Amino acid sequence: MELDDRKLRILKAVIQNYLETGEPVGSRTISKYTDLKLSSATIRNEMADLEELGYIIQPHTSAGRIPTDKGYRLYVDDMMNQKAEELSTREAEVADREKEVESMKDMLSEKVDRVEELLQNVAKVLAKDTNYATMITSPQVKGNKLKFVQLSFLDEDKLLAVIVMEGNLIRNKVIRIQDTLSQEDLLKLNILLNTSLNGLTLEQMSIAMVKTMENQAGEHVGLIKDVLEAIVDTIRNADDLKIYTSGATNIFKYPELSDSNKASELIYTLEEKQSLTGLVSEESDEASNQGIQVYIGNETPIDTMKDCSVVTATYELQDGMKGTIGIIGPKRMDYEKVVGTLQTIRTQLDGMLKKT
Amino acid sequence: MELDDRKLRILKAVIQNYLETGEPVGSRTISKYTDLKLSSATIRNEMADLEELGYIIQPHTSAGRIPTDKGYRLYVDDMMNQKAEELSTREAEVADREKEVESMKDMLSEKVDRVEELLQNVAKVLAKDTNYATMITSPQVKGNKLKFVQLSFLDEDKLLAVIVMEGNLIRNKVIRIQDTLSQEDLLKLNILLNTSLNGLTLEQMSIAMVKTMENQAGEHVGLIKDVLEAIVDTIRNADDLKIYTSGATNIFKYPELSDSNKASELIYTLEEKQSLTGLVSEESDEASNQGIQVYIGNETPIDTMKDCSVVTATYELQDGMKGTIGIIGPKRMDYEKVVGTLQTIRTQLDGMLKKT
DNA sequence: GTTAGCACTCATTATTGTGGAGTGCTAATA
DNA sequence: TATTAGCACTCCACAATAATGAGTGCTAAC
Repeated sequence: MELDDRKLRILKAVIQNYLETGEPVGSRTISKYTDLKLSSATIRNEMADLEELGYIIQPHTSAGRIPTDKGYRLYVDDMMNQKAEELSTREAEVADREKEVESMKDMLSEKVDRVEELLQNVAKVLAKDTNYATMITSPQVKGNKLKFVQLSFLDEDKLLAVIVMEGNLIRNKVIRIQDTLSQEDLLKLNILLNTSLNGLTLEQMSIAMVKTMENQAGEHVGLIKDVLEAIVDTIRNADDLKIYTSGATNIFKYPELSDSNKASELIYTLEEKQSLTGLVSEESDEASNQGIQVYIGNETPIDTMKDCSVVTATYELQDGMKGTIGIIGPKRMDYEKVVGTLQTIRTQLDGMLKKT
Repeated sequence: MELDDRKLRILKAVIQNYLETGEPVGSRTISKYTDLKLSSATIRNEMADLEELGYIIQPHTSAGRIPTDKGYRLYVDDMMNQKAEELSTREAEVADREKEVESMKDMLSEKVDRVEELLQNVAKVLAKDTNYATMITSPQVKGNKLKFVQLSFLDEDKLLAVIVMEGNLIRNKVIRIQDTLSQEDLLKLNILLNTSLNGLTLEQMSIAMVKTMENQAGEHVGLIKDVLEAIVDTIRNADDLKIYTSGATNIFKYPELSDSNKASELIYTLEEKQSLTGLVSEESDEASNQGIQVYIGNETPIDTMKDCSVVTATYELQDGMKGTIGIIGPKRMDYEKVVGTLQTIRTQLDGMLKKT
């Protein structure tokens, strides 16, 4: 059996209706809903075929049909193709998007000193806008290069190391010391560190570290070792993935997700964040879908989200750092809106971050 | 009518039983549960009295009794008094606590570089340990005094200001500049800032700021203004309250809280965090209850927690910074355990933070 | 003052019944 | 041959009803 054009139209109608209502949709509804003038009986026949083909299913004998994962997949793929063709040329929608982003910027510009807050806010705004749960990761770099280090006295027994990496990633680290150190010693140490370490990646540093220590042996060897260790440690942790989530409670808006067990599991994964790393897409098939991935039901990499759909987007900043935005909702989520929103956000984010 | 000793014992028995089971408790249960040898009929009479006195209530005519807020209050107050007397002298319990804290330290020592992570972890461990939702605030200072400022070049058009306050609170701020600045200029600026600002609170600073600017007028006035503004701004934000929560999904373990609406509201407040500021206790009645507050039902300052009980503890670090830990659970929470745990945590926290 | 006994109440659970939405099938129609 | 009208059938959802049982209040006896 073939999936001819009429079947496709009926299938889309079923899915669209189900996205709106969340209720199984019957033949009579379709017969009136669509512009193809067909009686409910005909629709019924077609729907029986669609069921045989695996696109829809009926939850029980005398109910309407709901889409299967396969059905959603077809629908989403089709939509993504259209999106690609259109390239958002439809005026009304573009205007809408613009406005949306504008209002988003307004909300974001409130008080965003730190990247952290901005990302948290993006998650929040996105959640409010879409009525789904959202997540966003901090931008990641590949090889963190050291730009400079700055040591200063904090107390008699403590040093403050300010570590700046390429891309102006800044970290502070308090180092406890035993040796008493003069102001001059500190100055020397600063110079030594910066001349020998700047521009190095973490890997190169471990090697450079040993050499430096050999050359400089004698005074304050223990101290230097401590300081180097602290720096290396800090850099290693600097690019650890931070994940921000928001709108977890939005899932209660969808009855199919809000029974106690499912909700609890879902919210737990969102709160715990750990397993969300599974969503950061390794390779983004940039070409076909502009860094946007749609996972439907079982396709998602996270077990607790088998009853959800997840849409992720990869954003990329001008300096090459990449991050992931994710939207988690019911399988009957408004894919069109979500994909559209993510498309614009992912391109706007760079500008937002630059502005801070 | 009086609340004689027998009534009190029965009341306690009712509450204890209800804490365990969460079910209304009947006269027969009490008759067997307690060591006072009384028939169910007698208990019934007493319970009728207790109801009249407002300590217990029956959800419907032929059900057992459950404690009212007033009942809980009596129970908790009584317990707190006992605690105060005992001063945790019971060996078994103390040993338990020790072990608990020990295992907590183990979990915490894993990888805690930053205070932020430590606090987040405390919340997490506490939630896991108690099976309730938890929150913890960052330690707060009253008047933030500046220790020193350190400016360095980040890019041609950006300065990095490292701002260190008393108590070694460290903040970074990137400042965008228009003027081109020589290395010497920067050095001068650093000296100027540190000689005129060190040891000042935020309030004093605004005044000092103006004077400094007047004295130094001429070169780079705009720049100085920008830098000062950035510093003031940073300090102002430095002591903004950060709140960490964990274990929100624990509430699903208690049927009386896990219906969709209540759960959603509760988790939302925990996720949003904003309104949790209502829990940071202004004045802690240190004397009577060692900085521990118990809010039962309507007593809690937060609307969405009317069906919960909240126990808060104030912790204080050696350098005088204070913070709040809170535990949010059902009204039938295990007050004894919670209070005990908080008592030990709040004293241990200082040590944990020092260790980092 | 305490207790045994009994009638009564009312939430909970199971049982049954009914209405309606929606289907599949068949026969008639274009 | 494709479409449609008609009808019997299925099964969920919901309401009404009945059965169960835990627990009470009250009274009378101890």
